[in-house]
Amino acid sequence: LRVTAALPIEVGRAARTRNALLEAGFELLVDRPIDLISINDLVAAADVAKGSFFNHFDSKHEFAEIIATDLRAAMEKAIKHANAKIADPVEWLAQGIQVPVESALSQPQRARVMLRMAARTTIADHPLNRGVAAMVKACVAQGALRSEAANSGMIFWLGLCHVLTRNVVERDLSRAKAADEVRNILFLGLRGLGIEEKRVRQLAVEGRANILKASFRPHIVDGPLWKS
Amino acid sequence: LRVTAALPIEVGRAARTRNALLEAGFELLVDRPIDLISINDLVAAADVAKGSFFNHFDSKHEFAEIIATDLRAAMEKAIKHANAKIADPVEWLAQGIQVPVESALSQPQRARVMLRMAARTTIADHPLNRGVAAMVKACVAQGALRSEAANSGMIFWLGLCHVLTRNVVERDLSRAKAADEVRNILFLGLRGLGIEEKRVRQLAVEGRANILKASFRPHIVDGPLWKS
DNA sequence: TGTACATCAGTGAACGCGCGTTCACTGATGTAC
DNA sequence: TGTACATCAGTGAACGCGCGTTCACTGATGTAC
Repeated sequence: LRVTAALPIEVGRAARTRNALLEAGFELLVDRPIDLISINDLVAAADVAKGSFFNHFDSKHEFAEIIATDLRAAMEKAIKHANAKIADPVEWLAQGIQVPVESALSQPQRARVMLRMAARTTIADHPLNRGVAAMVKACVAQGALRSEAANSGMIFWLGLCHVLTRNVVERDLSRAKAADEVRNILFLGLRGLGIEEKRVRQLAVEGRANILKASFRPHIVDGPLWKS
Repeated sequence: LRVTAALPIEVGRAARTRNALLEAGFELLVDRPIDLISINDLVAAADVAKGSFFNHFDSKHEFAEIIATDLRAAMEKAIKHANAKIADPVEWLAQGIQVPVESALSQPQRARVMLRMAARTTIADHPLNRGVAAMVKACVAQGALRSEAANSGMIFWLGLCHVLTRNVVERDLSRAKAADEVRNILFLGLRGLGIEEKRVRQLAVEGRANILKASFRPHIVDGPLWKS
């Protein structure tokens, strides 16, 4: 009986080792920063030989960057997936807050690692931020927002997404409390952007209801977490 | 000629060594995280013997925590100082955004280190956050804000302060661009909180003008950076 | 103020440990025919 | 499909370096009288 027989045939030995290292790295990053994780720790957690690490990665920081990039890509994919069914760009903004919050509630480890890795988060051409910028631009294009949002709407919304997700993760909020926060922040944020009161109330209440629903899982998207 | 003669007599030998280490630590933290700074690096930068570090600090992380705490205390003092002259709590909120932005413009090193150390930033009883909570509470008490702000106004405003300061530091914004961002974020944020349009316009324009003014230095508060 | 002594704090050599990195070897996987 | 061979990737011992920490010694500072 070979150990490898238990795993899908199409995943080769090299990919299995690589994935084991990335998964181990991810799990260790939940609790401490990459600089406090040694390669000894990594290979022990992945149950591979020390030398194998250097067969796959040039350095520990390149390794951590791959984990961060893959997690961000998964989040980006989830937001795109959620927004694909929606026509109104203002609703995209509301989803853009709900998806990471839902992810923080049901995949708290991923959220923890992402927040730990969230360096240089206000740069416009960061992939996740580009998504927010596109949402805001679409809203501006259809005249839904007040003029100040054209220039600063992206960092405004980004700041709100970020602080809300952080709040859920760091204070370990219950689903009910997180849902209330989503409603409030959607209300304050969308009103700030200049959306009319009635529409804002509707979106805020919907947002709260979504987070409360156990069936709301926009962040679950098929495919492996670790890309080749 | 003794080296010590060049320094104020009232600062003893022990305090001088301690301050040199803290100052060196601060300067190294501008460029990299504490885990990538060795005690060899610290004592070399401070120009003291290796053993001296352990005469003053139990560990590197206690040392870094002292630096972070002292920087936060200086920022807190600056905000309190700026708000002492102001009666209207809504203006406190506006100042609460302007002080860190002005600090980021004229003391970018401090801002960099503070952002690097900004762990667990949404916890309510973190000293700086308590200040924001108090400002929001005062606004709510006088009925200036919409109801959603009573529960979530603190993290809403905190998120905006944080993202704006981060934006200025990471993108190295010019004073003019930073002033525009302050105006826009004040506008979007205060409107979101429910302040009436006319008042918001006034505060946003004032905020921009303050940042543009070279004489606006609310963050400069007397006293040594490193407490005993 | 001056002297004698105690305590405090600076010094840098020495220590052993854990780190990242290398590499010769081995067995698994892929390829040619 | 089976065989022979080449290449790929896993292994873990070995390496030397830099790290945090200790400590005996020294000189500065503080205290008593």
